[in-house]
Amino acid sequence: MGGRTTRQRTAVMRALARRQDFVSAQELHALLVTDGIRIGLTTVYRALRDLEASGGADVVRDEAGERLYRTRPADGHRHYLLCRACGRSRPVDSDVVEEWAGRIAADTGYAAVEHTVELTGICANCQPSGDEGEPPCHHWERAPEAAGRARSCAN
Amino acid sequence: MGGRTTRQRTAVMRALARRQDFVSAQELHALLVTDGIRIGLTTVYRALRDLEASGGADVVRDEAGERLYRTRPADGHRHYLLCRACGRSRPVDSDVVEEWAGRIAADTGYAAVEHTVELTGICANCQPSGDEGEPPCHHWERAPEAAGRARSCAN
DNA sequence: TATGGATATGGATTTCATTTTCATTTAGCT
DNA sequence: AGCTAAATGAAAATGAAATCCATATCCATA
Repeated sequence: MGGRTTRQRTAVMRALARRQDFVSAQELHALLVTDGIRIGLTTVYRALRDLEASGGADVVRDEAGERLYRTRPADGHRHYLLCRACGRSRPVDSDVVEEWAGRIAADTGYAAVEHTVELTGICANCQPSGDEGEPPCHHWERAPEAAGRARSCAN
Repeated sequence: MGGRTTRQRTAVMRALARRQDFVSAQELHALLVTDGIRIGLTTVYRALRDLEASGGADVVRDEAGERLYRTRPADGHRHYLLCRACGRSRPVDSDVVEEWAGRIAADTGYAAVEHTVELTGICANCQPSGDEGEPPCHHWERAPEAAGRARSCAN
């Protein structure tokens, strides 16, 4: 099932493993190229898609719908809390949701129920001191341009 | 907060309300045009985006990342179980998840935590009786490429 | 009922992530 | 070495969504 072991695929896997947070295909490609590795964007897309398909990586989508990849830890954590400002993630305990999803499946008669849970917020580092009152229910449109670009926290 | 009441926005809201399932902006636009309503695709996008922002509609994403909209019932349900075969949805009880998400927010120190929960499965109607074949029920053709299994949350 | 400024519309254009195409290269054999 | 299916990658295609901007429309006020 796993494809061939090529220079490029190895590079993608290594780069993804090295990084402990979610990355987009484009960012990963940029990283690789910056590191002097000759690889095409297409290949990065394909490698990540295949990694996802074979269970080697988790995927979430950011607010813009862009796919973000992360190597799946051996012990199978599955849900993450992403900071909308700096993009960093942390795994969260998700037993409750897993159970809930299982019960839904049983109750509804739906087969092959799958769930996707995406949590976002503003991490402690990125919280402004006290200038912007944030509405309680969803009202964040798309993050300011800075959030989309920089994947590293300024603080 | 709410925009003006225009012919087009009214049409979008009516069309969305009439339909009991999730629709994409493009499908909704096609529906409206077919119904003889003169409205631009841009306006449909905007109306739906604004509806979402004001809490008037729920949004999920299909496998392709496309946004699907549905009017939010008055009692504020937020989570749905979508059939991957026919695209029909049913709301599910989500108190457990809401609570869980709230606790995550408190525990992690993240501010403005938001959650997206997407459940998909094969509904009773679409379940093959004895063999593994293409599901029998197709109201509209969605997910032609959904054959690629292995989602982010394989359970 | 007019007026005017704020807001909405929509066709065209642009953006941009992702996919497809296809000629070329390469891994993994015998 | 030689073979071949698989992988590569540059360019082009795709398609959803955003943006532009000239025009149309709403609606409070006179």
